[in-house]
Amino acid sequence: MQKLMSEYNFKEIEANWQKYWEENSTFQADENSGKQPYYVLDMFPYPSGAGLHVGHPLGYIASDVIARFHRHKGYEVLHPMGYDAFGLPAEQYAIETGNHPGSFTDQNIERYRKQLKMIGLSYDWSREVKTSDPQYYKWTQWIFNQLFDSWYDEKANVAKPIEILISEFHSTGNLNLQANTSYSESFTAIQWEEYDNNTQQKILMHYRLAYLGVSEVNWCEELGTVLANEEVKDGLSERGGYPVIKKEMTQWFLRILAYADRLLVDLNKIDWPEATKEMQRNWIGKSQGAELQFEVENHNQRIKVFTTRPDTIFGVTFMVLAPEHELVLSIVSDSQKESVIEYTQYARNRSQRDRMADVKNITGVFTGAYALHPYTSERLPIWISDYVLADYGTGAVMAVPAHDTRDYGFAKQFQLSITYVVDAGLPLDSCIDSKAGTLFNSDFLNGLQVADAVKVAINSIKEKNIGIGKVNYKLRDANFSRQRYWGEPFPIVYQNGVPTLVDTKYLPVSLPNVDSYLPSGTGESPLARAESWVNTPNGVRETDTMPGWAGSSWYFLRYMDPHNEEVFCSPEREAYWGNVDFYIGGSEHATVHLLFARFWQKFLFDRGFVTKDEPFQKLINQGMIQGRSSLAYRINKTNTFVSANLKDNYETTALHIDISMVDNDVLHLDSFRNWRKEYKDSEFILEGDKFICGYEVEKMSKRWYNVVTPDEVISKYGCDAFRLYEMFLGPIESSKPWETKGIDGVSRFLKKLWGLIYSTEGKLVLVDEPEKPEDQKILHKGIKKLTDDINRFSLNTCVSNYMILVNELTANSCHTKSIIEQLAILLSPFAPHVSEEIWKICGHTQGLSTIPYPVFNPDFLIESEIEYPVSVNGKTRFKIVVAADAGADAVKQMALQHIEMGKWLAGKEPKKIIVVTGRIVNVVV
RNA sequence: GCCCUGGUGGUGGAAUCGGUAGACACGCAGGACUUAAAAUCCUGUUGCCAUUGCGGCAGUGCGGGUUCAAGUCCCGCCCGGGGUACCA
Repeated sequence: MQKLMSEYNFKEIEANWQKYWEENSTFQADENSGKQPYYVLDMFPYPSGAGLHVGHPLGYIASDVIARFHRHKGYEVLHPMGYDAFGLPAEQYAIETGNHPGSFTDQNIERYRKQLKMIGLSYDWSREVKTSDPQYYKWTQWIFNQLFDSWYDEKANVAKPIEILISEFHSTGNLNLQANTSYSESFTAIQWEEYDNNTQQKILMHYRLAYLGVSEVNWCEELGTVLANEEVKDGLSERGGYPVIKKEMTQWFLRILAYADRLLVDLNKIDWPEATKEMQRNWIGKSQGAELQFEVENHNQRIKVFTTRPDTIFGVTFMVLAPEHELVLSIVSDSQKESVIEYTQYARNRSQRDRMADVKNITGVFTGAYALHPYTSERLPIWISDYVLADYGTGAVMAVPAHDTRDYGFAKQFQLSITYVVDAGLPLDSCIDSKAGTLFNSDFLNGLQVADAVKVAINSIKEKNIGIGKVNYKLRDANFSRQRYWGEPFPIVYQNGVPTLVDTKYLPVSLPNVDSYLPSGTGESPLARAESWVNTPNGVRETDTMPGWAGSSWYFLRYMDPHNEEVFCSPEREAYWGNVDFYIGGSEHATVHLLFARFWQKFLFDRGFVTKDEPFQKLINQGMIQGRSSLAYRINKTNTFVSANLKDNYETTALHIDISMVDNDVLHLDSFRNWRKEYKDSEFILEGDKFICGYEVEKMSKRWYNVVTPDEVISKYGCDAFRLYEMFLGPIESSKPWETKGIDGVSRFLKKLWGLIYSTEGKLVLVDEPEKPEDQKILHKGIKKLTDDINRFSLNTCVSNYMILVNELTANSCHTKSIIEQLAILLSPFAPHVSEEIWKICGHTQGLSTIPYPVFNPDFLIESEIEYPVSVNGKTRFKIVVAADAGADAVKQMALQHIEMGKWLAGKEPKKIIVVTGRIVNVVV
């Protein structure tokens, strides 16, 4: 056996150890070990048909390093993997082929699992979850039930069971209530008792955290479905890039707005990248200001507006309503009616995309009506324009053209008057939106600074009873309905039109089989086709399904207790693991997934199901690894290709060619000729004797022939080399192109490492002898660096430091067993297979995955001499070598001698001598 | 536009608290071994000047500043990447 292993045979070593780990359940997490828990999580993948390319495992390897490191540090580590299995690609596949999306998904999962196992990741595979598994989505539905049966008490700032609300209604109505609700009317206990069941249910719906609401939604005709704001990019669907328009539909919503403030404030207590936090802050979009009312002249109506600048109230010169605003038709004058209606139609028919592409084109129409200024009673013309959004604030604004750029543009376009009220020291001939300045022209606000004026204005507004201080959010309640097949069915049955929960004990509500996966086109889900499923003795089932992010908003909790049939996660298990200590994934999930997961966690926390109110304590966003495509330049209208640096002499077209035919940008001509028929007789214009290809960095995709799979890299170099190289490439957070050629470096490193154990002749050179002090010094210098590197998550420098360590030990001809043993433990998080093998060669029969990590001992580093650089006038001139215990004065003396010899002093006294704790001497002459 | 990031050799990158800039690796050049190639090993590799010898000067996107000392801190710009967008 050992003779066979005398050569570094990674194929055998890696296969053996992967088998060993599997057979011994090495990485199964154990809640009863008595150790400190540590939870390391990857964002679970959506298993696409294309499988993994070399970019995907970057984060998985990094988290595996962290997981393995913590096992060595004595933690009980939970490191699971699973699949986000519901999703649009599988649905599209089902529509196109008629096959069930589930079996397609399972095939893909099979492939993913195989590829992941090849990388030697230390997952606890016994905890694998799949969101499309009925035993999993049973609990997704259960959480929906809890949301449906909860309301948000804003007084206590906590979600509570709906029964508490109902008993509140029975005792005092909604008069004393401070709840997050869309219900604006008040009722007493007596009135509540008098309402019939239907009415009561309708009112309750306005309080539930999962509620049915009518709303304008993003409707995508091509996909036949509604999309969340998060799924729309620039007016096009994120998937597919189809146009999206506004459409009114009854939909399920989650009342995430109730949590807006906590989601914002609690960002301060988690260790996330600043960029990600900032994205969430912007997404939540809190703004503080005031809501105030303007009377409409000759109408018994008031227009409510929201403003963040109540201080500029005396600068208001007109009003603008959104075209969809409810008052538009009731206040419009007869003469303006026609053009107003025309404009509303125009605004309605414009897709979001048109509207955005057209920001500079200012449009709007006068309604013929006037509002009255609450302080001066001045007449303010009321306009409508689509720059005012119906669903933000109140859908109406008080226009202050002097101090708001959009109002200014509008005023200029339609020649409305402009009144300046803030003096920021700038000429009064353009828009001044600075929030620093002194108020003038503003009655009781005159002379105040903006910040103070805001407060005084709000107080005055309150006193006059025309408004209140108010906070607004950009965040909207989350649309939770999709008209798709491949998602979680709602646990909802409509009894006489009243939505009712399917009792928890009847969950899961499983997906039925259907004859076609196509949406009906009228907005009804494909589930409506399963008539026998839809119609139950208790009523009619909801046919929408939940969105893709439902299952991924809580999967990290299921890993703690994945096989529990009684509860989504037992309280004991949850209490043990707490929340995720270390979470790694792509930044594309900064808003949708991470925000909704935080929301669900907080909700479950409020209701006492979990003990932490944030799901992910530390977050790292790994960068993307892009492809590096190769290009060949063909001279137009010929079959002749020209080498990259000569291409400017010709008119050429760049063609993507398969990167497997290119080595170091040099094209292998025969492979290219054999690649495709049409290139069989191609001619080449060479540079010297080579044909050089151009390149482009872009997404890895079959389309560009630039995909590199882990499979091919691992079979050629081994997975330890692959893992080391992925970590070596650069900081985890940054994106960079994949270049296979660089992997030779880590491959050589592993061979050198092997050379510490076996000579080139295959002889075991390990010796069991006392450690030499020089080797101890090298080792402990390494331990210090490596531990620091992992602790600050600088995995690329960590790999570099392994290389230095092994280089130094090799140069020192160190073959001491105890040193090599410690080296194996140090390396084990990065290159676990070869480390295990070395550990075994050192005579251990048990694996090393939980062997304590070596501890740095500074005693080994004491040096007898220290080299100091010495600067004169800030320039390093020379180095002096002194005894380690020489002291600062001796260093100074010696430095001065050298300076004298070098004539830098020229007989003068030095002006200043700086000795920094035995490090550097700088002498100013 | 606004917010967040980043800018260091031919390339990926290192420099952790303001203290020898370019660690480590790729690539390249030269050499050794070889009939030859591959593999391996050795040497050199920021630029310019000097290389018989020490070396010298410049240098971290640009322009200023603070400091004995700046890639790192401060002020003003330029450029790239990501997010967001009529949010009142």
